[in-house]
Order: sequence, then C-alpha cells, then structure tokens
Amino acid sequence: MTETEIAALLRFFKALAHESRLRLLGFLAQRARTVQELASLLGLTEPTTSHHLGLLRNAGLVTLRVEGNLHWYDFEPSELAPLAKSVLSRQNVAHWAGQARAEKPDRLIQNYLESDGRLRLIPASRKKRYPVLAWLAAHFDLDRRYREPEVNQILQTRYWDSATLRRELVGYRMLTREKGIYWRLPEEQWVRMDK
Amino acid sequence: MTETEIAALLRFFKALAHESRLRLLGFLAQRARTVQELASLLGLTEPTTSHHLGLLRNAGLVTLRVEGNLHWYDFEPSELAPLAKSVLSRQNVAHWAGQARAEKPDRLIQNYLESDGRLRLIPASRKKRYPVLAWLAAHFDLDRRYREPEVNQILQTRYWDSATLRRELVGYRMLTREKGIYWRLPEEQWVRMDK
DNA sequence: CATCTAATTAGAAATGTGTCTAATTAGCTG
DNA sequence: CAGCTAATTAGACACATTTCTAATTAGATG
Repeated sequence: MTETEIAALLRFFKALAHESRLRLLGFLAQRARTVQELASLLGLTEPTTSHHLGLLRNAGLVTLRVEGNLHWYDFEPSELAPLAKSVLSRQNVAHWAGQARAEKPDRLIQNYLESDGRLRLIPASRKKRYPVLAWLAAHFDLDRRYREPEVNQILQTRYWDSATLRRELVGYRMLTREKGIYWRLPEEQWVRMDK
Repeated sequence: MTETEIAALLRFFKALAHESRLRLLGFLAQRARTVQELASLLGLTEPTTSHHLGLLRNAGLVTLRVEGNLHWYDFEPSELAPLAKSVLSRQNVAHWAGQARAEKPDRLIQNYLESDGRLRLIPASRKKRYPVLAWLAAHFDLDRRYREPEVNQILQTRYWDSATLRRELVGYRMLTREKGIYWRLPEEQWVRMDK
C-alpha cells in the first residue's frame, strides 16, 4: 500500500473522528444545506462550521456546489473515500445528526419574516424559496395525517395565501397527499435543492 | 440513533484516526504480537504502544490474550465494531503496516543470543520458542526457493543444530517443503501463536 | 522469597485540533 | 459603484492527544 493511499485513509478516518463532523454528515445526509443553516443546527459559528466542512470535503465525504452567494454542501462520497461509498449509506448516516440545536430560524429566513414571525412574502427565487418552505414543512409532525382544512389552518398562522404554500410544499415533496389526506415526508424524499 | 451508539462510532473512528494505530493494526492483521515486538516494529516505547493498544481495544478492534507475562494482541474486531467486521478484512488491513522500523531484535530474542549474534539455545517453552523461530524465518526471502543444503547452511550461521530448527520451522508453517524444495510462507499462514 | 521481566499506570512536556472574534473575499442588489 | 450578505481566512486561545521517563504491578524463575 502506497504512501498516498495511507494518507488518504488517514484523512478519511480523521474526518470522521469528531462529533461535530459526524453530526454535520448526518444533517447533510438528510439533504443539501448551506453553511449558515448547518452552523445554526449545530450551535457553532460559521467559521468553525466552515472549517469542519473543509475537512470533510478533503476526505472526499461531501461535495460543494456554489450558487451565487450560497454554498450548498451535500453528503456525496467520492472515489477518494472508497470505504464511505461502500459502507456509509445516506440512510444510516442521516441518523448521526442527533438533536438539532434550538432552532432559531437562520438569517435568510428571518429576512422574510415580520416581527410577529409571519411570512412577509414567498421568495421569488428558487434558492431562497427552498429554505423557507423547509422551515414551513417543520410545522408538521412526521407521523401525523392532516386533512386539507387543518393544513390550511396551520399555514395561515404564517401567511395569508395558504393555498399557494400548500401547492409548493407538495411540489417539493415536503408534503404529500392521497385521497384528500396530507402528511409530511422525511427530508430524504424531498425534491433535492440541486436537481 | 442512541447516545451510546454514537459514542461507540466515535470511539471507533478516533481509534483509526492516527497513523501509529493504523500501522499497529497492520502488524496485528499479519499475526498476533506482543507489546514489545510491536513497540520495536513501530519505533515507539512500550508505554506509548500500550496506550495505543488500549484505544484499539476499547474500540473493539483488537483482542488481548494474556499468557503469563506476555500480552498477545490480535486483530479481531468484535461486535462493538460492526463496521470493522464488515469492511476491514485481515488481508487489506495487513497492508497498513508499512515499513517496519530497523529491526533490532527485541529483548526476548536478545536473551537467547551470544554476543556474536548466534543462538545460545532453542527456548524450551512454546511461547518463547515462537518469537525466536519467527526471527529465524526472517532469514529467508519470501519469493525464493531453497534446497535443503542451503536451508541448513543459513540456519547453521545461527545455531549448530540446523536440522532441529528446520523441523520446527516447518512445523509452525513458517517454512514449507515440497519435493525437497523449501520456501518461506507469509506470516498469515503460520500456525498461530494462540491456537 | 528475592530477583527478573513484560506490561501498565502516573505525570509532565510537546504537539495537534477545535473554537472563537476580527478581517477579508466574492457575489448580489439597488 | 456603495452597501449588504454568505462564506472563508487569519490569528489567538483553550482543550485534547501523543509521547516520553519514572514508578508500579503481576507473573515467572532460580
């Protein structure tokens, strides 16, 4: 086994040898996320989060897609991390996330909220609409079924046009519907940000 | 995923996140070894080696079998390390060992050598004879074939009774013979110390 | 049982890693 | 282009890990 292969192996194991990074991978295995969202989920600052993401990227465990100002990281092991490709399934890794930190909504969402916490408007650009819809989806329990009036009622606490929100949520597969009954889908089934 | 499962996962990755420990695992994947032999192979002191072995053991990657005064460690992942069991084959891990450090024979062997480097006697106890025979086996190239007189000649540089040594080496499957031709076997085929 | 040997444990110095604040870069928005 | 936003980079400090020497433990040997 060559010098560089050992070095790659070492980078790989070192990347996984810290709780913050396991949790980061967990959240990324659920769906692609931006740095500030991850920082808020973990309760760390953005520079620290950025540092950890750099290590994960170096180990070939995550990818980065830059979209304007936003950096979308995703759990996507490369050939650099053959062990990861064969062993770490998205499903399993998603469980490493653990408890998210007290979810004060991140700045991006805050910008679209009134002081009373209601939505000012639905962001026009796809890349800003996505996190806002994700935040709305979190208003629903994963294991509960809802009838349409209930869905509307919940959404109306956040925005006057509940019908549009409902349609958008279904479009992104954050909610789904069958025979008039709605329920929330787990994040790994959402239409991915980057697709 | 529970608190303790994450903790176990973390112990596992941390155990693998240091070059010395990857190399230790490499040497152990070849065969069971004592602390002082490992220390000598890595070029570390015994306390340091002992410390690393403790971490590996805690992570469920190696086992320890005490035999009198000697502690035999072996690469033998437990259920504590499910990832290891499924992914880290003995064969592959053996390559992590890398270059052994300048092999000044360890104390145990030194005790059986004259000042000129010749063997004083063949240790009577199985557990001391084993490392001495391993040291003798290293006198032979892995990829070469030897005729019996050659084998005797090499062994006679170390001890007067080459015939007994030759028989012992074959018995432990450190050497093997077919139609009067001898060759050295890789360590993973030796009769294991602990069996 | 006195002594020797292999290993571990204690404790200290050196090195490495994680985290923060402050400064900087790069992209977007009016 | 002036100002704003998301992210990274720099630098400093705290915390954790590695490694050593010295002391201790536990088994073997005469």
